[in-house]
Amino acid sequence: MMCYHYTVPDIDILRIRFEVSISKKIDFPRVYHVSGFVKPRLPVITNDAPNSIQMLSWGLIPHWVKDVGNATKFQSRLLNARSETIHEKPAFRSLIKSNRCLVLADGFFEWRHFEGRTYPYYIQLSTGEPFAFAGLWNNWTNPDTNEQMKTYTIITTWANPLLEQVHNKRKRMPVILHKADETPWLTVDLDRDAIDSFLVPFEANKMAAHPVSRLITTKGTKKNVPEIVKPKEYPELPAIKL
DNA sequence: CCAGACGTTGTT
DNA sequence: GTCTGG
DNA sequence: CCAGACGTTGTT
DNA sequence: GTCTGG
Repeated sequence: MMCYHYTVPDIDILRIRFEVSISKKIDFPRVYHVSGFVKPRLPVITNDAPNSIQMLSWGLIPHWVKDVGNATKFQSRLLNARSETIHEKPAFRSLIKSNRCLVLADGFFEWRHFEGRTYPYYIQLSTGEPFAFAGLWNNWTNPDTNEQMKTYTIITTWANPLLEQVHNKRKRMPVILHKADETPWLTVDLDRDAIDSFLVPFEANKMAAHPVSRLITTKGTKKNVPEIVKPKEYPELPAIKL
């Protein structure tokens, strides 16, 4: 896949892990689940302000979008950007050179399809540590109000052997950066090959995945609750083997 | 030249 | 089958 | 992505 | 803004 649903640590854990300052105006508790389709504002570190965390709206709006109606359409369609075509697509090719960012998280959700049913999984690093997805950001000006709106998208790549089995329909996964690559990713003057070297699947043996309940796709329930990431046994579901 | 798309999924 | 809402 | 809806009429 | 299709 892709990545349309993820989790975010609380502000104190982010401050320590990413060694950044955070505006006093920004404060939020842990996010146990957020869906990109509601255009949430979430913590991101951009290359033009690498020492601070900002709240950006998930779903990229290219600078040439002319009105709010189209901006909304683009947002829900540009939650992800394919790494394989990111240097060519009009929406991304200029941003990949100059507007890279870290999207702060500590887990994400994907769906496994098995015998006609859908099983949600929660995926983390084996250590449970926070990490950053590789992302692109953009500053869009609403022509009607002149208001600025910063938005971002998460870059995807082909699935590693773990995600091939979990996200078995699409076999894609979000790009997770190694900790040592986070600062280099935000360096402005990277050439194309250097950029591409980051856009690869994270090692499967450093990740863990477990099935969770269908709370995540149940209408009318609160989803930002600890139970949503709790492991759930499905007896009919074969184990994943690496 | 103008008009329209600009994306990821999944599905075929 | 296809669209909308989350 | 998944889940759930998928319509017209008339009336307010 | 920039590219593609007509």
